[in-house]
Amino acid sequence: MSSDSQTTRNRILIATCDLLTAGRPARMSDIAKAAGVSRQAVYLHFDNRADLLVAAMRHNDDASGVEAALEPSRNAATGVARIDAFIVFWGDHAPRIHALANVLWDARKDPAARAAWDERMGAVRDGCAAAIQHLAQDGQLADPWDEDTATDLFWAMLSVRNWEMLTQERSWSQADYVAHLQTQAHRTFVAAA
Amino acid sequence: MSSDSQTTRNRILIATCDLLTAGRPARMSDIAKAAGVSRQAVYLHFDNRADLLVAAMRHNDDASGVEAALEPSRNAATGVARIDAFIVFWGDHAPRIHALANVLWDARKDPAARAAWDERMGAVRDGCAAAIQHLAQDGQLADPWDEDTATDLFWAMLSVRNWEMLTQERSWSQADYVAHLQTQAHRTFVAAA
DNA sequence: TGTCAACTTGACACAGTGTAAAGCAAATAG
DNA sequence: CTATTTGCTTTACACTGTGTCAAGTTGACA
Repeated sequence: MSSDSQTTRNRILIATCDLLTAGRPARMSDIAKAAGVSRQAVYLHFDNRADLLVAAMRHNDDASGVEAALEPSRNAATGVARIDAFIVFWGDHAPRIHALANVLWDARKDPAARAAWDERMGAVRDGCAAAIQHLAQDGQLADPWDEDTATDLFWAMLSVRNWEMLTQERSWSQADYVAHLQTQAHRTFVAAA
Repeated sequence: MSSDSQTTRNRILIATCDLLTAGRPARMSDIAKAAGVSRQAVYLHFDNRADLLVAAMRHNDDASGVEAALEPSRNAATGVARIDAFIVFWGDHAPRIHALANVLWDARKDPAARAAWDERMGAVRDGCAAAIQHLAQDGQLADPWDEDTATDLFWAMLSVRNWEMLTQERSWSQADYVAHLQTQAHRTFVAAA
């Protein structure tokens, strides 16, 4: 808890993020070595691998200033603007988290990892829900959607896997990803004027 | 090669599919037990776990008559009808393969498993491409899409993970999945009349 | 000087994959 | 009617990676 004890713990978290985002092997021993610490030291700070991955995910979020990055979406004047801003946010955020997210997903057999994943995805869905709700309040939510269904679909559009398929496997640029998903979201959800 | 040697091999493949679709543990020993065969016998027929999973995927496809199920899409008169039929096909096919697909995805570190995955997803993308191409030939592919980009996006909409999120995690019925994705595809890709 | 906390070291248990080798039983060939 | 081959079993073991345990070190602080 004290800020002193963070040094080693932080080094481990940073090493974990570094290895994963670099796509290098990240066994407990690799992480320990990268953090300049014994393998057992890792277990002094984290119960198990899943626990470490969850903590690394949070650390990564904190480090990349998610809350601040969400402001434009939260402050948007209209539902449409909010949807657009949320897609911009996601286009910027996804590349920062997808390596970590994949590993967390792979660890989903562990209940704690699964819970952390669900909580993360729940947070994304909340963002989607807020944007759709704003759109509905503007009276612009197109047929045949209700807020829940539209939220589900928007949330699925913004899945990590979806982002990966388009930007990693199909080589879409970030700008294309954002622009094209905005187009799709408009046509799908926004009632014609 | 001979049809006699298929009995044991087939029992192993069927046991693998059964365990995976039932969501039960499927270690090599579980599969062997379920097939009524020794663990080593599995290695006589398959080099390793990834090899077995790939074979199980093919076996499952063959057993569920993919080719026949694709006829309605292939024979569709218009691009729009072809898109609709392909989504119907996928809404029917995805539940049959998603358990197996997930396990194959989890085994993606193995190059053979990754190659099998890519080949599978490539086949889906070919189906998407054919539908989009038909739409373009009808002169109905909306701005701002070119055929490649629209194919990418359609393909991403029809990912296994997307299907899972909507039907498994958000409890959409198969009918809702099909209808809503058709709506989204129409609005996204089809030029207004 | 003593003790406490953080870390190291080395050993080990366990699961799961994959390999190796000897044996066995039924079908097939000479 | 033997001899061989084929398909499978049985037992044993090597290897990797996770997680545990216990004893030892080191530096800070009372």
